[in-house]
Amino acid sequence: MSIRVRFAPSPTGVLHIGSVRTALFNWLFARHAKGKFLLRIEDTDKLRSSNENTKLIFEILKWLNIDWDEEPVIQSKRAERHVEIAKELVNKNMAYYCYCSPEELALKKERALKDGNAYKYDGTCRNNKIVKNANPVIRLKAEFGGKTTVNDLVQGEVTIENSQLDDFVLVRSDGTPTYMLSVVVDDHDMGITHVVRGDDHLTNTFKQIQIYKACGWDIPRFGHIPLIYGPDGAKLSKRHGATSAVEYRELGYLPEAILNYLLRLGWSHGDDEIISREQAIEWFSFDTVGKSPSRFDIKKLQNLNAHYIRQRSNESLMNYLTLFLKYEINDKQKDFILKGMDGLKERAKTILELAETATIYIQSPDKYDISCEKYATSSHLSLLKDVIEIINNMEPIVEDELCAAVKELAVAKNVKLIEIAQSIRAALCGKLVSPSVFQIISILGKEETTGRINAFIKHFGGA
RNA sequence: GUCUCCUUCGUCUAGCGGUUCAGGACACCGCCCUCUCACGGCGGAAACACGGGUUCAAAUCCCGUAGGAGACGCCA
Repeated sequence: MSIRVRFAPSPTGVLHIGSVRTALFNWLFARHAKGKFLLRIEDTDKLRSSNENTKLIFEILKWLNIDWDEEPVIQSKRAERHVEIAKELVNKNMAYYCYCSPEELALKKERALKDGNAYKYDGTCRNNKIVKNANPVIRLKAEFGGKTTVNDLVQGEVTIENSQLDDFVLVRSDGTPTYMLSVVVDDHDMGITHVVRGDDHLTNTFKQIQIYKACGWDIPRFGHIPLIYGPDGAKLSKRHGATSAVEYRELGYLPEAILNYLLRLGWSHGDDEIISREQAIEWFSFDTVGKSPSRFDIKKLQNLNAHYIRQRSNESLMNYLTLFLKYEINDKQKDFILKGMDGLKERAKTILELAETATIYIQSPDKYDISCEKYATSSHLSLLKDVIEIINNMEPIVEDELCAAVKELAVAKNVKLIEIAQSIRAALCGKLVSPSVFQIISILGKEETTGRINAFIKHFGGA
């Protein structure tokens, strides 16, 4: 039988980076096994779910190049079916109506907590046939004897005593199905063979198995992957910085870098670090997924991102970075950036950074960093005039020749090359960090270069 | 509190009883390259949570202890 897995996010927030990893593992597992990867939107919490979030989930998955098979299942549309199953269970005496009020239960829960016990529903209505007027919930008649063992793809064999379970709710008093019910019915109806999800669901699994048993359905295999934590070891959340895939996209992280990073978080293939899509599909297996939680390390993501930026073609980066510019650029500016891309891309950790540094080819500096003043002394300005001289006498400007000529100037004036180079850099870029100044000059051309240098001389010479 | 899971350098991890005084990657430090910053190259510091077993031999198996995480909802 062919493998069928699913990714089932709830559209209650923007897609969490940990969810993306769950999606990735499911997807890799399916593609490796040549099975199906399905999507299900768990939007039963109508208050917190939104269509915008649902759309964003699809959009991000597409952006990451995680493709899915078949039409996504929208869970909220299947509520009737879920309730129907619960009613069948009532008819089969596997479930029952419970009339306990939330207030009564809250009281019992409080008491249990005070005594230091885990709260479990006490089964008041289990054998009570008294039908009250209040809107009842439907509870599953849980099995209390014996144990249940799950042979988890990641966690191995996990066993709990069934006495730990209670008669949990399948259908709420307002007639809507609970998550526990919906998941099981949908997974069954979708023909899911392997349920792969975050390990925060591990204990839910035992409840869900009871539903499967009550319905007489085949139980799928389960795989619970550890969650991602922040640098301090607590669950990754807002206070750690960006948590959603959307944010990482906006910060200028490449999909291939995010995927590679997420893949290596909790999974490994020997000493391999840089892993392509194809290799990932070929190598992926749950055998090498670790059980211990891992911490999110932005520095490593950045390193990977920088690597994949260098891997990308200049044209592809060009198109990408225009999305990050706040204004339109003309063909000449595009041409400049493209020519300078080799120098730009090995300095950028994100596309956002790339776009920022690329502005040196778009506009002259609107201000000079305070650090530039060091290279704007009268002797520096005098040297810059000599540089203008050199540039004006060179036709056309060739990077190497220009470099050689400026080096000669340095020797002739008995100054270090760095004094001249940094001075030029300050004049051209307004800061002391940039690609090679000789490359920048050869790209900007005579007019733009001398214009910027003259502006610099004027700015500091007048003072 | 109860149940379940986890524990190798700061971080991600390799290791699945001997070939490892523990390997790689990121980060960090130093050197080289060098017009700055990067890139690249070379080198360095840095870990088997603790305590008992089992065994000729344990990071690797077993049992405790400590620490951490998750679950215990008419949320998903």
